[in-house]
Amino acid sequence: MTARTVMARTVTAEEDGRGMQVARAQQGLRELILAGDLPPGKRVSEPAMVDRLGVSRTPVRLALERLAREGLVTPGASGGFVVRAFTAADLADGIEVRGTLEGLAARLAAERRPTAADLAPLRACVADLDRVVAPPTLSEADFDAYVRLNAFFHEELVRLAGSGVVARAIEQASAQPFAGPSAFVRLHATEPAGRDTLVVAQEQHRLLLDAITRGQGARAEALAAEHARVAQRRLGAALADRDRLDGLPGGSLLRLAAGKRA
Amino acid sequence: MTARTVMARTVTAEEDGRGMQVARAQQGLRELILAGDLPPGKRVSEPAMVDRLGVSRTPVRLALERLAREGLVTPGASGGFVVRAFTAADLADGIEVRGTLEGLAARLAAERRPTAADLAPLRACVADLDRVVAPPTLSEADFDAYVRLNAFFHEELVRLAGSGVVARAIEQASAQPFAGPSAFVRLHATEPAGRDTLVVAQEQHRLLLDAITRGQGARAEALAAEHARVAQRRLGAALADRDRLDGLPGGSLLRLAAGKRA
DNA sequence: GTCGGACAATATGCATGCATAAATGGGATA
DNA sequence: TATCCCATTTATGCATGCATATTGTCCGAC
Repeated sequence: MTARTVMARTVTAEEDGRGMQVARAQQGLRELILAGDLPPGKRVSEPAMVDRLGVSRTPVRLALERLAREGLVTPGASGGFVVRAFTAADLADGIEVRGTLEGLAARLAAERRPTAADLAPLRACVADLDRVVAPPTLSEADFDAYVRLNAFFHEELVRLAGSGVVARAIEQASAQPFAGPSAFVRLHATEPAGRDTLVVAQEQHRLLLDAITRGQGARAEALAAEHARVAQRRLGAALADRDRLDGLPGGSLLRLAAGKRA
Repeated sequence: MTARTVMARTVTAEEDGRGMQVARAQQGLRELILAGDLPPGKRVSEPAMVDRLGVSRTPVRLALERLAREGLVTPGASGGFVVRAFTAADLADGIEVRGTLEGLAARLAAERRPTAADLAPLRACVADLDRVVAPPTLSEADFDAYVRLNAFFHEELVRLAGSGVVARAIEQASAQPFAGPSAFVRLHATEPAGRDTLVVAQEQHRLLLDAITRGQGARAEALAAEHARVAQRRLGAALADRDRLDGLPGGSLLRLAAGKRA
């Protein structure tokens, strides 16, 4: 344990903070789980994590509690936590939940009748996205740029809704594995039709901005919900060939036995 | 601390379980906060809670983490947790989020085309509710029965959606203070027009069941969302006279400064 | 009288000890 | 060889010690 302590102290010395050990444990556990190092269904042994992560059991416990909130682990029947397995339906539902809540956010944003100044960042973001998807073929860097701008678009959408409560709910929903706005996007970077998916999604961004600008709440809501369903399509495509999915972090968490809903 | 230990041991002897101390701390903290004993904005001192609740700091810490997920407390800027204050807009948004997600659940339930057997519990629940609201005047016991059946209705709705992910999301949303399906119902027990509110809500239950039975997804979704807005109306009425609200558990958490949205 | 600073008291985050419960493995028996 | 039971090992949940950060307070100076 001296070694552990020394290691912890070393890292702490590099960058100490108030909740640093918990953050380290949380991030480390996340990586271990998504990398498939801890297979789904397996109990997460705290002492083992202490050895692996170099932090004591207390932060490990807290991190597990937070990962349970994220959905990566669930409380085991007889104490402790087990790595959660996801069915295709779970993933689809997670996306649907996010889409539904983003629809709410879009409606609220439209109903608030934001000013031009309020909309400026979103407008700029859409313009940037237009430029990114414009070229006939896209590079890896272009996909990275898209992911970044796409994330910003969704953050702005939430901000325009002007509700901390809604923001929290969407944050929760997006934290679910594979439910985030940019999940699976990278998967199509190498695909020939990958660009088309982005073009369609970007058109939806444009329409969504238009609806919010005009105060069309119902239209904005429907557009946002439908926009999330491009992720549904990406999910379906990803499930079509398991090989590619396995390469993705977290791919091993999938249990494909159960049928998919959408 | 001997006294504390003895107390804890005593209670543990009464009913020991795996996470008993955490549950006790969580429940105790919830009560203290909702009773206004810990005013909003105040840091929740762990040692003080140790003395009050008779459990050590570890379960208190865990309970605070879970209450943070529930939204009753938020992480403080410099460690620890502070009791959260709610604006009227926060409450309205919480209800709207729940209504939106219940709309999703209702749509999924309708789209699954449940069998008559699947719908039997919900049908029976609606019939029971019909009987409860039938009398021209309602007693306290009638309101209690309504609350119980209403909770069951919403549970059944979630069950019929057939999605654990959606169920989790709705559970989260309903756990937000005052956002649950039965929030504010009791407040109107003494009001002359209290029964009418229940009659309207029950009519919505009936229509919702009808829509799900017929597989009308969009109608079910709209009805569920609108159904949650009766809670919005109750909230508005409750805010109208602060006096009654203060008597309610959690009333002291309200900060009425900010304007309400809906 | 008010502002500032230092000191004291207190809280937090992390690590760890300890008792009990659960899991694992081995051995014996059918 | 398969199965069941028991012992050992391990993990969990709770309590508590400790170092550091933070807060509150009191006193002095301006």
